[in-house]
Amino acid sequence: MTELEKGPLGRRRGRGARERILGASQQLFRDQGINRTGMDELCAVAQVSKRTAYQHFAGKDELVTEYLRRFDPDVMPEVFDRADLTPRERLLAAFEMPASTPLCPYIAAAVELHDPQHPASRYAREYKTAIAARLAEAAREAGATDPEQLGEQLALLIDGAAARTRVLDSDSFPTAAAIAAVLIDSAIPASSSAAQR
Amino acid sequence: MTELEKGPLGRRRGRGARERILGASQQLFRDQGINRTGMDELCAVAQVSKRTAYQHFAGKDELVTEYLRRFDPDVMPEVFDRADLTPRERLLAAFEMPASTPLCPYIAAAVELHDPQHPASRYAREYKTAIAARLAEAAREAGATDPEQLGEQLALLIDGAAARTRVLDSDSFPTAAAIAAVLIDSAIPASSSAAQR
DNA sequence: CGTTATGTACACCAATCTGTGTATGTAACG
DNA sequence: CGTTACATACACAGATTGGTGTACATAACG
Repeated sequence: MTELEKGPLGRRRGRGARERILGASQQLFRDQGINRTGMDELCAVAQVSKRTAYQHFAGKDELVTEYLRRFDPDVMPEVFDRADLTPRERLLAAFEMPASTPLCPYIAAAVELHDPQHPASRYAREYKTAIAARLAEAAREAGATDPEQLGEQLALLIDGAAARTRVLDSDSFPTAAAIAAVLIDSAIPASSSAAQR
Repeated sequence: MTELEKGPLGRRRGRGARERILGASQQLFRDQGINRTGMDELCAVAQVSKRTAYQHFAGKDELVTEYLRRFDPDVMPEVFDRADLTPRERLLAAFEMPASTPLCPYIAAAVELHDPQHPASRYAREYKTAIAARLAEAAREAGATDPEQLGEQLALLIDGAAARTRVLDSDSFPTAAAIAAVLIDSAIPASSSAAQR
């Protein structure tokens, strides 16, 4: 027990099975859903024996949990780390989804797991909170009078667009972006929003 | 073949098995999800033999389809048929959900079925379109300059609140209502909105 | 080198799921 | 009454699922 049997294991041991399993999870859970993806199929795609998979993860639940935890570290960096944009533009950039995004994996997981007590659901809540916080942060930079509220509102718009896109099978993010523009303009005093003119 | 083996069958034949099956579907699909509800359990709750269930529905898919079709006829009548409210108040009333609403069944179904080609997904789209249309109608009565756009926007807010409520396990409809108020006020010329003062 | 962690191949189990076959009731209607 | 459509009880098929047991291979490290 050298206490390094898990975690990031910075290339020390192993031949990458764990990473391949998580990679296959991302692909299959996203494309087919969690419940419709069996461990057999997952192992085949990961090119890993089933026995190995169960040596890395105690069960499918734990794999799902780790799959969702992976999204945490980088909360939409492609949106928030763009220094070339004004805060206001950054807020709006969150609504320019590359259309490859099928549905926020946490919404899908919450529906499929159907258990608010599931550890994966905890990560989902944490992630949603993190998104709202980053939006609030940008809102503060943009000079919003109530950044927390604006952040929460924009986060709701993103989720709404994601859900609606999935159900209607057509992109709803432009609609969400239009709403966002209205919200942002009505939440930022005129003097601040003048910075981008 | 008297062509009345299906459909509403207005109390003519049968002893209500079909209705009990659909009733149990509503309860179980809502509480547990579609995939987590087996036909055995469903039949037990409906107090119907499994054989009977399969005489009324060719398969689970057809049952799911019919389950979703049932929501169509009355599109949120408790919101839109209230003559005591002004159009603007009616629009906002759509965001006062009784909290018992777990998640729009169509969002859940879209995630669980995971197949845009599924006939049930078609009903989902129709329902969403119907909701947006009714909101647009109320928006027109309220004097909005672009009722269709406002209807679509409000529909997106409802879906966002529903999805977010599910993931965060806490009511997001107040946030959505706040956004709706901003949108409505900015989409209706001042002269019209004065009607409610 | 040898040890140990890591991974493999493959059969297998128990549970569960959708769906059927068969033989038998029973309520409703003419 | 008798006919017929509706419904039942119950066993069972066939497939898939999550998960194990066992014996064996191999890469990494001291």
